[in-house]
Amino acid sequence: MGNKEQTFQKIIEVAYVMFAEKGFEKTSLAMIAAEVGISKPAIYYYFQSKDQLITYLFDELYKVIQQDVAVDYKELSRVNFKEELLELGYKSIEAQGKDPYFNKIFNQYVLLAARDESYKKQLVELETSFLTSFVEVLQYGVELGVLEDTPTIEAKAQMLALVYDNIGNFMLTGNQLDYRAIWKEAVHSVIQGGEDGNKR
Amino acid sequence: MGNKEQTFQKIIEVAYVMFAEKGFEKTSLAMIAAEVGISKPAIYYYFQSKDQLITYLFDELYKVIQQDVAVDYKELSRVNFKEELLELGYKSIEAQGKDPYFNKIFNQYVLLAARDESYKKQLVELETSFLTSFVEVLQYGVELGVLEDTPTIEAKAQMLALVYDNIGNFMLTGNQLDYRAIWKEAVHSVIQGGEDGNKR
DNA sequence: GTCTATACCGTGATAGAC
DNA sequence: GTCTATCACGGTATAGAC
Repeated sequence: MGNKEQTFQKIIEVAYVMFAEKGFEKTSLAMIAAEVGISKPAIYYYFQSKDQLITYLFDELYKVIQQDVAVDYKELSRVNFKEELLELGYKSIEAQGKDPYFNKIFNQYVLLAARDESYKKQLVELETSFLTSFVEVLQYGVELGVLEDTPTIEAKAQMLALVYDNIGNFMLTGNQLDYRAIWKEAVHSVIQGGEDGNKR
Repeated sequence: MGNKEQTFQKIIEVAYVMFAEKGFEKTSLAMIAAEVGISKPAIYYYFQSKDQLITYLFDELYKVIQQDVAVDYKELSRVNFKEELLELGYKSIEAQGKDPYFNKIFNQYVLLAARDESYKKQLVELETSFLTSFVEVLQYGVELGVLEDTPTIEAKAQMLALVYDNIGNFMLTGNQLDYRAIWKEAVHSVIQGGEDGNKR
């Protein structure tokens, strides 16, 4: 309703897209203001500084990611555990093509985190819950009986998570690989069971 | 010898460190000049622009990485193939702590590549030879007879490469994980052979 | 309460003197 | 080969219009 809400929202949306496309530093407040249709200092009515606008966007992303990262695994079933885990990766690979903004902007925050403690703290939190959810998935697989309960189950899960995550990074650089095959290999290596026998 | 050589070299060294520590955009030419002990416009005698200085540093990195990426694998032997492959990863993990500059600066180029075609081109080249060398390692393992020759050997190698690479990224964010265990798991999953039997 | 006009200083960049 | 002077543009602060 309020004009204020509208302007605020528009600044955020415009900033998100421009930051993703051109990067934080090459996107000036004047450009954002022009696109929104206000004057440059007007942004300072809503945000104390450019840095604060950048931080605000990160906090928004932070919330979204936290939710996205946590859920899914309870829906995995005993019968098709492996296939469903594969599907999780395939979906992510496809989503990558759909929202090119997300990874471009997220990677910039990774960079900032290398020099800014508060970003660093939040990023490590995200990574931790990201990794944790993979551990939970595999432990769930153990519960279901489709996975052996080895002492290295945590390392296995983290390896899987690193592959999952880095597929996104490589896609970002435009490298054309058979990502589905890579993901399949990773899942397969963690769950040698399935159709193969894995008795000792 | 020449003063020219000296100044040039000093600019490069100072810029490399400052770019890594503060980032490209937050490092001004004035700061570099002050640290080198010259005036700001003097830098323009050696470089046409700030961007060109950044590009020059990348070209240097590019050469170094190309060499680092290509070599090693011929030294792997039949008897200790797995252990030596493990050692390769361990060394990289340790090196990460030694040269904090490298990854910080390299990641910035990854970001630039998302918006700049020429960086993108070179980066994809580096990634490609990086991935290729992992494929070669595993194919060498097949030759040695320590690895089965499966059709998925390429995907296996790329998976291994993604893990190897992303360990570096996660270390950068300051996340404290048992990276050696993760690497061990990755290598193990690719070479189930070794002491285990893997007959079908 | 919502914004514009204006001015300040630091930045990358250029021209020209020494 | 290096500096001084100068420029346009960037983020930022404030005064004040409505």
